[in-house]
This record gives sequence, structure tokens and C-alpha cells, in this order.
Amino acid sequence: MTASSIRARVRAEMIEEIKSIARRHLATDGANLSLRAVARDLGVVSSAIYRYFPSRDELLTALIIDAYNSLGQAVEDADAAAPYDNLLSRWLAVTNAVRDWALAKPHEYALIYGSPVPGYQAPQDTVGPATRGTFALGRILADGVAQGRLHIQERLPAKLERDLERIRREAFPTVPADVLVRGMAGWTQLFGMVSFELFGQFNNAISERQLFFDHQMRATAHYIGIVP
Amino acid sequence: MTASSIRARVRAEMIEEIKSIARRHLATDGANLSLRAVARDLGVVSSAIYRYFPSRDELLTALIIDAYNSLGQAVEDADAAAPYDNLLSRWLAVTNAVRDWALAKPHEYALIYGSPVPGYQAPQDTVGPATRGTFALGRILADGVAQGRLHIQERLPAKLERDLERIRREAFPTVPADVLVRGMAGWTQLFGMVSFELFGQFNNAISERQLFFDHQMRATAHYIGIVP
DNA sequence: TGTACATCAGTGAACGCGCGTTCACTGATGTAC
DNA sequence: TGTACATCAGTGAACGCGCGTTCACTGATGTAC
Repeated sequence: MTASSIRARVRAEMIEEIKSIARRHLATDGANLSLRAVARDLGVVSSAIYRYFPSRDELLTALIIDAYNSLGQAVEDADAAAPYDNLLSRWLAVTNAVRDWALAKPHEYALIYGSPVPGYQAPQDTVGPATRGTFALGRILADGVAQGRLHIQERLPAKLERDLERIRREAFPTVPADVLVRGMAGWTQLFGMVSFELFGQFNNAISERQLFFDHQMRATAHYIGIVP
Repeated sequence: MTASSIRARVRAEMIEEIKSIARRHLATDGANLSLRAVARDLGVVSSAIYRYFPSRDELLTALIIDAYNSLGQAVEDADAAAPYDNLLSRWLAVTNAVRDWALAKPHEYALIYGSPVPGYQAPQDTVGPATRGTFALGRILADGVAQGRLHIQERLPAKLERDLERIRREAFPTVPADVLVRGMAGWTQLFGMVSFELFGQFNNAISERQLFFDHQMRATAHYIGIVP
């Protein structure tokens, strides 16, 4: 190993450590994360951070991308571990992966699915990672269609059909718009559920949250047209 | 009108003006609202605010309560304006009221349905206003049950049934738990939809948002079992 | 009706703190010959 | 293998700013007799 590659590795480790400390700070500061506080925890002078991140916003962006990738990975793993031919199992695996991830990393979840940070504009590099989870759901739909187990149930209003045609062609070409719309309903239902649980809307109302979630996700699967 | 009541009125107007300026600042600062900035806009020295609010958090609380009440009022008005016997019309009126309100006041929406503010603990007085919207939906369900148009569709797992029994008894005594669960699914679906739209998850994906929303809310109504 | 007193709104200065970012610098680590 | 030079990580001071909250105060407005 050359000397320079050691330096590169140390540098990479440093970047990871900064992000890891910053992630911990999300819990206390939310999105208005303090660079100085991160530097303090790292045992380094505040300006040293600028060797690794050109600005606070870039650090935030890195955290956002990591969060999307971490969630995306969890979802993909869950889908891969479920029996390929059992769409319902896959749906339940994927939705539970989202919920479990969110419960384990609530502040990262808030960072990517909570209120937008005022004054922060997400750059283009977040788009790819952001769609990983969505694509996992799309594959379930596509497989269901391919297996002849997910069908068109109704004709959509023409204007809506046209609007969806674009994302359909670009992302899920085999999935009919009508099925796609039901999938999106499931997707918003899932995140509505997780956000409500995480952001406290279920407090003093629902205690059996895992049970409640499973029940709702089964019903949603049924609504989408996913059957075992 | 006595002299003291004039003073009281001036004071009330002052409180309203502070809140109104603070609401504008939500757009730029989000939940980490600056008292000093509000004071500047009001043309007053920063310590003067303390005549009206004992702390920054109390001002935030007032904004949160106002936001819940404003949304609650919009929802109640929409429900009242819809034909009482037409459950579907009422559902569509109520859900569109939520969306319209959120689009008109995105930062207030983010304040109450976005990520929790780190370090801020909502006091008990927010609970009442927070439930106004939910109760409006509950009344639609209750009316549907009373009219014999909303029925039990399946038996819930016993543990879940027991968990829901409490809120059922306390809030919507005439609505069976199963119907309640479907109503809650509709509720999370609605807020998932609005949050996704507002927080940017539909960017570059859906343009015909009103159409999409209406379609999804109709489908949700059908799922809940609400028919015209 | 007039006067003494109490209440209240708003001032201005201060406390003690935090922040992101820039910049010239030191010293260690790598590279080229 | 040894040396001159370039690269890089981290320092420390500074800039210019912001914040919430407290406190003693002034002056206007209300109240009681």
C-alpha cells in the first residue's frame, strides 16, 4: 500500500467520523446542526472541519444522502430476503423495513421525510439515493404485473393518465398507470403511518403500534391488489 | 367602554400582531424563530416582547395552537357546508380543506405536522385544538354508522380491538373498532398525501396534483366504505 | 373635578453565550530526483 | 539512500454576526378617594 493511499484511507475514515458525530447531533439540534459542536466532539478546532467539508450545508447534504442510502439498503435487503414469488410477504417485509429503520434512526428519518429545512436546497446528487426505496416498491408492482397477479381495475381520468405516463415510461414501463396510482397510494399510506407514529400523532391513542401497523399494511396490500 | 378595557383591547391587538409577524418568520426560520427578529419587525426593542410572551417557547406554543385551530376551523366549515347526508361529499370537502389549508399556510402545516422541534415539548393546551380535525372525520364515520351506511367488514385481532376500544369509547362511542381503523387509515393516507406534496416528494413526478389528490381521496373513501 | 398613587408598556444596556467562515501559520507526511 | 520540494491536516486568532433573557429605568395611562 502506497503512502498516499494510507493518507486517503485516513481521510475517508475522518469523513466517516465527522458524519457519525454529526448524525448524533441531529438528535439534539435537528437540521440546524452546529459545525462547531461537531468539531468540539471530534476534539479538533472548528476550522479543521473545512478540510473535509466545504460548508455546513455540504455536510448536511452528505448526511441526507447517507440516510437515503441507508434506508434504501434496508428496504432492498428486506425485499431480497423475502420469498420472491410472494408479493404480500415482500410488501410486508419492505414496509416493515421502512418502519424499523425509521424507529431506529428517527432523526435521520426526520431529516429526509420531515419538514424541509428553511434555506436549504437539496442538490441534484440526493435524487438518486432518494428514489432507491421507491424503486423497491416499483419492482414489487412490476413483478406482480409480470406474474399476471396485479391488474388494471379502472380507467383513470385521461389527464391524470397522461401525467403519470411520464414516470411510468421512465421508471416502471411494465406497470399500468392505474396499478401505479394504487402503488403510490400504498407508498403515501406507509409514510403517513410512519410519520404519524414517529412525530407523535399516535400518542395517547394507539399503544399496539406494531400490530396496528401490520394490520394497516395488510389492508393496504389488499387495496393495492397484492395478494400472496 | 372603560379605560381599562381599552388597554385590554390594545393589548390583545398587540398579541395578535406579534403572532402575525412571527407567523411570517416561520417561512424563513422555521421553528427556530427569532424573538429579536420579530421585535425588529414590530419596531420595538427585543425585551418588549416579554410584556406579551414569557418566553420564545410560549410564543411558539401560541402559534401551534392557532395553527391547529385554524386548520380545525377550516375543516369544520368545509364539513358544515357539504350536504349532511352525502358522506362522500363531506369526506371530499374535509380532505380538500386540509390540503387547501396546507397549501395556503405551508409553514404552519410544517409546524404542526412536520418534524418535531428539537427541545420543544408541546404543552397540554395544544391537545384540544390538535384533535379538532380528527373529530370532524370521526363525525363523518359516526353519521355513516348511524345512517346504516358504514359497516363492520372484518373482525380485528383481539389485542388490537382492545387497544382501540379505549379511544373508541372516549371519542367515538358509536363507531365500531373496525370502521375506526379504516377511518384512521384514511386519515394517515390524507396526511401522507399532503405531506408528500408539500415536502417535495412529488417534485418531478406528479404535476396534476389536484387531480391526483382527488382521485386518491375518492379511492380512499371507497376503501373506508364511504359511499355517496 | 383634582390629586396621589399604582399599574403598565416600552427602553436601553448588559450578560453570556453561540455561530459559520476566512486566513496566515506550523509541522508532519508524502513525492521526485 | 538522501535530499529538496510539494502537499496536506490541523491550529489559533479573528471577523462580524446573531441569539434569549434580565434588569433598572422612564413616562404614560389608569384608579381611588
